[in-house]
Amino acid sequence: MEDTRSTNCPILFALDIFGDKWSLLIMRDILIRGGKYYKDFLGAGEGISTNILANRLEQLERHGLIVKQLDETNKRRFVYSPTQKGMELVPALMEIIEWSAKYDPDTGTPPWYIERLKTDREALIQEIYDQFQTRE
Amino acid sequence: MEDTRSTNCPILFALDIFGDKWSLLIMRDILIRGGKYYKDFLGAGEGISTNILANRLEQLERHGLIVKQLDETNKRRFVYSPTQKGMELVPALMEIIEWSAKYDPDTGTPPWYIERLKTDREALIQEIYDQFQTRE
DNA sequence: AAGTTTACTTGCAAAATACAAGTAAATATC
DNA sequence: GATATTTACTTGTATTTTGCAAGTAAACTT
Repeated sequence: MEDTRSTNCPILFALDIFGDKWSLLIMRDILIRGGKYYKDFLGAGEGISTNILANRLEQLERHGLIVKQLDETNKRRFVYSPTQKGMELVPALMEIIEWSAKYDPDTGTPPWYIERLKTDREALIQEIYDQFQTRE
Repeated sequence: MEDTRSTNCPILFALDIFGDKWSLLIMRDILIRGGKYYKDFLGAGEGISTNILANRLEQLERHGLIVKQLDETNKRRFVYSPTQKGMELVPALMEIIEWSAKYDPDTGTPPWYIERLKTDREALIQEIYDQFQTRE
């Protein structure tokens, strides 16, 4: 085995930020499904616990992947949106989607989406970026 | 938020297979560092516990990402190698590496590697594939 | 003014992980 | 040929993380 140092390994760096069962699902909710509010994430389907959700949102914000702002149109809630750093996870998400669509016999991803991933990926990713205005 | 069904979500499918702290690090050891044996993974640097490692190798094999074969040159050990399904995680790993190299101020990834990722990705990935002979 | 929505927090049980020690077969060494 | 070492684990227990249920507080609706 090669004599690679494990400190500063980029895979480890990433996993320390979103390498758990829930963080990447929350990023999926925000980036791909357009989720904005706490209840969106709670109701996303996988059944995350409310305490875990609160903890993960805090971590994601602390790591600069998302920002939390008071919703001025309804001050009971906050709007969660991705930062540039968060948005740039989309290409990785796309690779994961392509892999899963290939190997999940019950995949819900439609063929036209996979086709676009293969032939028109840049535009697809750009369309997702365009939905958000970048914030620090 | 869009009315997407969470069943059959490709991100969830993937996370159910390698969405924990260790599985993707093991795949990194195999795919990128050329690790083959139990002790390679134990000594990879992050300090995985031996019981957890045994459990994850079993899961990865059960999900068809790796195969385990007796090493005929030294029958005390087994050779772990990636399947086609496992190898095809490389593109996702590359996206994660690119993301981490950009956002980790202490990244250990050399600039020439990032440059190659951007300008010559296909060949880089192919070189990794070529190191393994495909097995079911 | 009372009820509802929204985003959490808190307490406790259950599950997963980490740590330390032990086992067994194959190989190397004396 | 006996003894030590390597290799890949298993087992037991403490610690940490997660899951579940209930509760809180501020903003908004009725």
